[in-house]
Amino acid sequence: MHHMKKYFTEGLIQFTILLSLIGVRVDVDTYFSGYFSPLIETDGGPSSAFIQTPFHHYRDTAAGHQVHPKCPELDYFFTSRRLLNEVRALGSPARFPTRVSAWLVHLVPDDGSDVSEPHDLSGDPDDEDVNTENHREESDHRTGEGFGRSVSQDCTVSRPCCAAGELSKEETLLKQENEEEDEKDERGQEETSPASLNQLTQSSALEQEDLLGSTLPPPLSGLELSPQWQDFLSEFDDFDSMVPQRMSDLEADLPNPISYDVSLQDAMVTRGDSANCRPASSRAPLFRLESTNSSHSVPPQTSAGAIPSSLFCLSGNSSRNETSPTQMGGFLDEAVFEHINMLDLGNLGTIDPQMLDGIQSEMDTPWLEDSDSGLSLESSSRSAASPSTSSDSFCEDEGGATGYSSEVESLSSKGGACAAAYRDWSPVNLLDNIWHDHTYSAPQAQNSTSPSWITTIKQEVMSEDESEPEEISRDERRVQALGLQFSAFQIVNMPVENFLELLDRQNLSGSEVTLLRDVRRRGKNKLAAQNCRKRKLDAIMGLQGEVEGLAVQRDALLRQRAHTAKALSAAAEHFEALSRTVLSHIRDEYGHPLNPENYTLHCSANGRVMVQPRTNTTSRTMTGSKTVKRKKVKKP
DNA sequence: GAGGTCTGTCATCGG
DNA sequence: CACCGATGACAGACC
Repeated sequence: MHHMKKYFTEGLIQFTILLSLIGVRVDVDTYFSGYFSPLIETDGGPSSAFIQTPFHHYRDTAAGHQVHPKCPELDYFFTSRRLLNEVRALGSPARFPTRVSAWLVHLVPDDGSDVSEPHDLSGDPDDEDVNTENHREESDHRTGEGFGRSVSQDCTVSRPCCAAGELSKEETLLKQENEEEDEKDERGQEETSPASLNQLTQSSALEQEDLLGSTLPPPLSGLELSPQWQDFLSEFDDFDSMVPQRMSDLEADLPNPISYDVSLQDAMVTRGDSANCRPASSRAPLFRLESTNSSHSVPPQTSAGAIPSSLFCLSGNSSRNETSPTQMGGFLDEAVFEHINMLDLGNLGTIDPQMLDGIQSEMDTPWLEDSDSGLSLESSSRSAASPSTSSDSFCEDEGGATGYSSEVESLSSKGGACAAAYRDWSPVNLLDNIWHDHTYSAPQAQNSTSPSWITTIKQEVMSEDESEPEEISRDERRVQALGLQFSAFQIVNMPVENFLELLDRQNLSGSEVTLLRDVRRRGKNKLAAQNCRKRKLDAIMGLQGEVEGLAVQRDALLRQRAHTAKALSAAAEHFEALSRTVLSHIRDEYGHPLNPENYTLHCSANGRVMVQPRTNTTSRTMTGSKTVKRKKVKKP
């Protein structure tokens, strides 16, 4: 029996090996765990979602409990999850939708395997690391191509907020997790993608080859080709000089994409309007543009309020990363700037603080409510310890306040006259003056004779704040000492005509008049200071958004540049192939076929196609073909 | 106690 | 010229 068991086990092992050879994966652990069948289709490697995703864990979640391992919607399920993760990784929505031309998308070869993946077919184990690197890089390109295709569908796309160079570990893991699914999607989309340049050139090559093979006239003095062929060649006349440069730039720039730590959000002062700001944890990836070769390690979160010194110094980062300036110069070349100019960035400097102020004021009223009491609604914790509130003297701690002395205390009996003098002042006007400025706090209703609307305002503020009874500010105390009916808030917000009338009709001394003027001036200036600081914050937020948008656009431009370089490279190779095909049909004056290694085609400005001998340099890169001395070849 | 932050206040400028 | 808003600078309170 034991012998039979041994044979049975060995047979199972062999059977398992056979199954693995034909592409069926045997998951024994899963079988023992009893979740589902151990046989899983691998379909050419670890492309299955079962392998790449912790399905056992995910199945127990609320989102995955309905998914059966053999459910046909499983791919859709994991695709949805992948898309959800990508959307989450994007961060905040892009502020600047990038408009990309569809022709560029069509120009991008989808597979590019015939151009840049010869090493994949070599199977050289020494190149395994290189292949892995290239595979990841191409994976990124493909991701960008997928994005490009989505662009081609609607021409206007909100760029994802995955900033360039933020290929963080999370994103890398996510990409590795979904790499196979992306490739699967790529294959599916390639079938339905529009004709790429690759296909276009191939079809053109076949067409031209047939054309040349059948009706090519003898090139006696200058090769005469069909207009189509000449047009095609004229398109790639300068590719030979462009492609190596582009590719060299690409190779030099892409591995070190971004090295600038932009953390404007961290510069924001965390206060009442912090609700509008995203958490630092969520926004960190957007601005943590780390270079892969950067030795400068930045703490994950800088302290709030501390603007990094490198914030606006894009070119001043050389002390931290010496390669950065050149990289920036390489990235933001003229073409990039031209593209940026086309992307509606002209209004960067036209941020409307009033607009931001208006939008912001609807959401962040708390920061207005925690100001001083009376005029300023000062916070209770602060006011409790404030010396100004702990002292009864008006002269203490004046801090430069002018025109006030303690003698105003003796004038409190004049309040009745003041109130009588200002019965003609309509509270409606005061109400208008109050609510036109939403940044000012409600008054402290000092007098029992205050209008009911003032009490209502105070009660609203108190109910919203649920704060302790507010301390009276110094100016409020001074106004109370004068015995005026109106509070400091009213004095500050009343029209200037009424205020002047108040000063005139009262028998106030010079010091009292000065006091009231100072109270009014300080109150207004306090509001102005609050507005000013709020505008500063809004401006910083606006700049942060601009930086975010620029980072996103920069990422898009880099991707487009990479795609364009690949297209150029592919076109150059196709041009080379076509040239060889054409040259193979041409005979020299002795009737011998031309050696494609020694000759090349050159498209002149007048549309004529010339056969020129290659030089040593042009035999490989085709550069310098314009400088080659022309040699007319006669067809036999 | 030092440093950062917040807020009020003053001085100044321009509309 | 007075008034007012904006803003830099400073100081005090608070954490």
